[in-house]
Amino acid sequence: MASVSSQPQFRYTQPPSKVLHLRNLPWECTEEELIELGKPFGKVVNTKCNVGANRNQAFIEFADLNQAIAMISYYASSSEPAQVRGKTVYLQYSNRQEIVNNKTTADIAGNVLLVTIEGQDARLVSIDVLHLDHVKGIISNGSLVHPEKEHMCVFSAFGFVHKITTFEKTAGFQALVQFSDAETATSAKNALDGRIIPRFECEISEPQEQFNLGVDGKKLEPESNVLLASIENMQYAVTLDVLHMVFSAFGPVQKIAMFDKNGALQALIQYPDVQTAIVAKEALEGHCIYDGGFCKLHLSYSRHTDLSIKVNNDRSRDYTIPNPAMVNPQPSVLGQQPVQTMGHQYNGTQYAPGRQQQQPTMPPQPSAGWGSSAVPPMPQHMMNNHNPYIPPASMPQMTQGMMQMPGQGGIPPFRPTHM
DNA sequence: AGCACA
Repeated sequence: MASVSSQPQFRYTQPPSKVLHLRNLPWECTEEELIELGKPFGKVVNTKCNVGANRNQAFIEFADLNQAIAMISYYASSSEPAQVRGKTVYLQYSNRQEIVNNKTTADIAGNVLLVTIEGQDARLVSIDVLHLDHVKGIISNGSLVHPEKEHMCVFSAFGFVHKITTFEKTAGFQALVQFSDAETATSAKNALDGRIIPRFECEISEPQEQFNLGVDGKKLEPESNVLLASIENMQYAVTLDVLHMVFSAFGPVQKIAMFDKNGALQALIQYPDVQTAIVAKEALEGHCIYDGGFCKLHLSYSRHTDLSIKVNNDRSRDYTIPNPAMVNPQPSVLGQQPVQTMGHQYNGTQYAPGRQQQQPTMPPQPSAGWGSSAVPPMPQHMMNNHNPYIPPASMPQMTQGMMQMPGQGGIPPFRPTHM
């Protein structure tokens, strides 16, 4: 112990740490003030304020040790002490190397909704909420008690759902739903409070759960006739019609539902059978709708087998319904615009040649864009043997390589799974 | 004015 200062608790010379301990802070000092204080010396990656019995201590963690050293060094020789709101604050290296358990972006006040669910099957509503019928009375904002990994689908429509816990009280079946921020929670609250949740909303959101589970390492993705498509690098608008066109090349598309997931576009595409979906997934996975790497498709199997499209609009459509104008005249509770404006109706058998010129949202000249790429590349044998849904008349319109085919740039030599 | 919370 050559060390002079081996007093257990406090010593004047702490070993350096990228975490600084601050004391004598003004009452209820805010994180913003801490960041302001530390910013001149480096990147403040974390803070913790209102620490200690008097709540007048705090921690600042810099990205780099040198930044913390810079701050300590500066104030060690500065004539002006560090100040917050004119109050001198004392700082030194913390005896810890990192701030633990500080608020993350997922713990901002007001980002958790307390939900009370009522309905005939309310107490049967498990977290997958596939059978969630009613959500009524999002009572208040609260704090999360027991985090669980599952995500409640209805709420995923409004943003990433970090955690959900469910429990039963005398008030009924309840849940705490944690979003990334208060804004998302508020928008969910405004949209859902007192409303009956349409099954459709549950269903379009539920794959997000599946997706998230996948990321978590829980694989399970049994084949399905419904594909979940995520579109990456969406430089150009991908419309319902575009998706319908792309996916119709492999068989009749029964239904499509588009929705946002964390700002990215996703869609569910329903085929009548699993085999068609498999073929489409194999053919399209990783490929780009537009040349140049734009609108790259990522496909997975949904757990759904039959989407319930309540509203036909520019985001969702049931192509199996002959006259969409008659579908669901009632407005959606989530503020989706009511039906109307079905410029044209497609179904799998109405694949009109030359319709690529009708593309309402033709991107600004994507190289080898839809003009030459109305139909995804597909082996002829597949067209003839497995895909009776595209009339031969549309064949001449097909151009190989409309979509970037990684590896070959042309028609992939894959053999479709036996149908 | 001297080191936290889940």
